[in-house]
Amino acid sequence: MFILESAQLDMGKIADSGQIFRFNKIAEAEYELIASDKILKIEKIGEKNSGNIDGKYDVYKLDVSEEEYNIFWKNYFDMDTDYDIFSKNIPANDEFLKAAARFSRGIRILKQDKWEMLISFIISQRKSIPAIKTSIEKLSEKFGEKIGDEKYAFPTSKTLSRAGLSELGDCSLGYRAPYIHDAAKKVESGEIDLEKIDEKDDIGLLDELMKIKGVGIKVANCVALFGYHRIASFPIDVWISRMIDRHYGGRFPIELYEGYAGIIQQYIFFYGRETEKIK
DNA sequence: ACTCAGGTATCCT
DNA sequence: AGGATACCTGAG
Repeated sequence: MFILESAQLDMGKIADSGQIFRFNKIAEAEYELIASDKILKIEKIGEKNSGNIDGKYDVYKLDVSEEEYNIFWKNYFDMDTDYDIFSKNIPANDEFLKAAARFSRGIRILKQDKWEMLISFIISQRKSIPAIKTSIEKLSEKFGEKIGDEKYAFPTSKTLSRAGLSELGDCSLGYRAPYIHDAAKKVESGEIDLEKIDEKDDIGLLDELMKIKGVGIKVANCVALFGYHRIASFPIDVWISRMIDRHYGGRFPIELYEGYAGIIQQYIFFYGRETEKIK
């Protein structure tokens, strides 16, 4: 049992921010998150006033000990980083981005598992987020280790490398099944070492990731951002490109946010999608 | 029934 | 280099 609260932490927003696919609201004030082979239950147990115009923030109860929090989840949620500084370079006249950053306050870039990110974002291409989640759940149920009541870990590269294409086909992967197969074999054989390539710079890392079939520039950037915490990575998907067209005349001034453009990307993505939903 | 989805590989020019 | 096209299948 560990109590976690910060004006810069909003579990609901993180769950819907598109960076993670196994983080769901399961009841009114309850969330469940599966990361690799760990299950985390989160309950919102209260609210506090932040003392400024941003209003309230939530207080959460995590079903782990303080020790478990300190050795894993603290880093996972990137709790040692001050996220407010990322909004400081937004020009005063960029009303859109100011609104996006305000709206997105509480989102953090999670430090997720490299392998899980690789497979998840290969699956993500040309799929809606609900469809991505369905595929990942099927894949986990079929190939992942049972880690709780009806709960399954994300499958390991070893298990997936041994899975046949027809078995993979049961997971609604479509034409992505061979991609997953290829990725699993490359990782398991050591042809791609997901840890080793972390030594490379951002461009070098993208190059390595794109050696995997089904991994293009967008997926590679997502894996870099969410699996390697390369917060300078700026994945451009249909949403981002739509927002850039609409609000920046087709060119986003990424140079203003050197070193952390990925955080800004999250704000634009989340704000863009959430406001579009309301329409 | 029908369109579209957090793209990528492949085949052109 | 840059543009056009096919691609599995679920969700709305």
